Amino acid sequence: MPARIADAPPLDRLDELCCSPLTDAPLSATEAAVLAPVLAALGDPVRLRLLSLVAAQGEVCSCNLEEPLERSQPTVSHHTRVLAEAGLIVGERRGKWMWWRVVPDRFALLRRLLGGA
Amino acid sequence: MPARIADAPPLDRLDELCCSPLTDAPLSATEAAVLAPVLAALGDPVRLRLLSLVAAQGEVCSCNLEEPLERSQPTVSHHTRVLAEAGLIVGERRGKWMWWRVVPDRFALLRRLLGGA
DNA sequence: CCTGTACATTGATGGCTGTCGATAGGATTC
DNA sequence: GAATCCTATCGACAGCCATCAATGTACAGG
Repeated sequence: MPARIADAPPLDRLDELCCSPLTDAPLSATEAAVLAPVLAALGDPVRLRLLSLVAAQGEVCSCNLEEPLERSQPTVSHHTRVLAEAGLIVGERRGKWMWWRVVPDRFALLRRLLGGA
Repeated sequence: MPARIADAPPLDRLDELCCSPLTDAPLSATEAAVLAPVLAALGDPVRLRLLSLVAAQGEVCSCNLEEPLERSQPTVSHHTRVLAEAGLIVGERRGKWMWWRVVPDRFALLRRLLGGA
């Protein structure tokens, strides 16, 4: 019986992670099931570039992502959703536009996981 | 035309990455194509646990991974291969056994990517 | 050389994923 | 309210992936 990503606990629980470095102690299956989707969200080249665009500019509108990413509007919307569900970015609607910015805490969590001092 | 992971440059080129933090400047498509597979390798719960087992123990034999991961031998072999191709672990054959250990440089690279000071 | 052990590879399978066209929702403006 | 613009969702499709049983390969000990 595969431990698919779909079986993972809700991502709302992400904040409850102890998240000590990988090198300290083996991850439990539950911790891994919560963390893996976050890293999987980073495991796509389009999302990496999307994220770097948002991070570098502080705040980016969805409509300004299609062109640099060379992807259709539905595809961009799909990727912003994945990143948002991973807690890596948050969106705020202002009028007709959707503005995205990164969530620095999530990156700090991942750096800690990767053994950052 | 999708920019699939399969289209990414060989992972041998991983060392050539400039890898400035995501927040500094948007990633090029090429940089993203090289980095994404590394993060994708981390985006699986079984591989995360495998990695933490290796990291926490310094060195682990393949035969000591099947039981804690609750996966068959071919599946464990598959995951070690993926992590090794991502440059996150290296294996060394000693007699009949295959010993795995982590590659700290890769983790430092990822921490830097994630905006580590 | 033969046997047993440890690991890698193959083949098959079900599920997941990235992509886009078409369509629907929601906000702004006239 | 109607038209317009931006975004989200749906449906479909092709490719990728995690998994395991079966098989192949390599090594150690008799």
